[in-house]
Amino acid sequence: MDRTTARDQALALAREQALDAAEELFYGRGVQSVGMDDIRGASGVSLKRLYQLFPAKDRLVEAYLERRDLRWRGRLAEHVDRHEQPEERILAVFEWLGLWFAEPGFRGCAWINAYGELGPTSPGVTDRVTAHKEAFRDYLDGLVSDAGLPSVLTGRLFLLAEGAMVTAGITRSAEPAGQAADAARVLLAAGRRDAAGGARPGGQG
Amino acid sequence: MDRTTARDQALALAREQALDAAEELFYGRGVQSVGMDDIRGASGVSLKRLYQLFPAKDRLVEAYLERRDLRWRGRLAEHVDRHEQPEERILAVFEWLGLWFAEPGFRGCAWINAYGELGPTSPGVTDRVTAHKEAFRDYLDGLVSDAGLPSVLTGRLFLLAEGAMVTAGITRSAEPAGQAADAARVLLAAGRRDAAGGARPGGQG
DNA sequence: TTGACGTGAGAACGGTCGTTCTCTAGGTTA
DNA sequence: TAACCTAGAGAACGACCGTTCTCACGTCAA
Repeated sequence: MDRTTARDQALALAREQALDAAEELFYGRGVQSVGMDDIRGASGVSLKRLYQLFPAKDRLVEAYLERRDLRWRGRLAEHVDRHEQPEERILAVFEWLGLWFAEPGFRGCAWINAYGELGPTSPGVTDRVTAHKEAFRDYLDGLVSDAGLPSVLTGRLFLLAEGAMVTAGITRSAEPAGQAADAARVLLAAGRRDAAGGARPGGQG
Repeated sequence: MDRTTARDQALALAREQALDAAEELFYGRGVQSVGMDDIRGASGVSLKRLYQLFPAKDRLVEAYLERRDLRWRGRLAEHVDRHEQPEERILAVFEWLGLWFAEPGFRGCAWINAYGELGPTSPGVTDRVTAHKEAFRDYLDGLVSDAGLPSVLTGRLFLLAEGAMVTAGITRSAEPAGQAADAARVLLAAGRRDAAGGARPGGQG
């Protein structure tokens, strides 16, 4: 049991190293322009082990998207959780987008990029992209309903966030986050008025 | 002169046929998964002529993006021009997005997809993408300023439109256009209040 | 010590694809 | 009719890359 545990740990370590390299290379240069040999060179994990861990490149790509999804949403939630006021928590999403956009090496949304690159040919990738976007939208929806705001706001805020990600990626600028935050404030104010004025919050969006 | 004209016309026709095939295939299946031989098969233009018209695949891709840009913006402007009221013209943009999203074969924004697929490796593609997005934003900006609204609205509406395109592409649904239109109405109303309340329209955004 | 096993380095294989080349046919002019 | 230009069909070339195979080495059990 002790021995197999050591071996398992070695495999788990190699897996993390492979995914670290995959994330950096796939995100930075696109999936198709990165070869398995590049992954090997960057990770130090031999080709043999690589194929032992991920039977084909597709699997590595999917694992990359899945691990990044967990990390991305974790970092977002961590930032949002620094705020207590429900509406501030919504705005914190856009604040965090701004921080993310300003990071060195930012190249847009990994899932939007992956969808553009592989969507037409890879159902596995498409599934991960839709799952990620759905999870992000659900998270936003929770923030909106926690704030007692009408859930019709969720879709609007989601579009602002998506637009900001795309635009920040293409223009290599963090500015869209601020514009989206401004727009979000306006939409929140209007939603607040609606909620007070008659429509019941939490209704169908 | 008569003979060279006939030849030129044949070349121009082949060029259009090649671009027709390229547009359908590149947009529908992505650029990298479409070979030059696929273009030949779909267009009926021989490989020899193809390379005579476009010295490399890159050039064909760039020409595809350029021609599509002209057509896309032309169709948008055509729809907007059916409206006279300045604010209706702005909303007509989102209305048209909804029509576009609902077209059979819609697969999202060709430029966002191309950026995701080729952005990291092809400066030529990146240039066309940024040029297209800039042109679209400029067009929106003109509509906003024609309506006497503060130009800070342009960026916000632009983000809504981009978010709608991405989301419609990924979810294969036209719904985001309606959500974006709703949000745009709220933002327009707020902008109108700002313009009336003190801020000078056409100011820096 | 020995033998089976797992591993890493890297060669090798097979398929794809961008690009060029060959070969043949047709059409035009002297 | 002969020379010449052009074009099309498709073979061929060369590079790339995902995947597998070879081979030599080190490790561990008996």
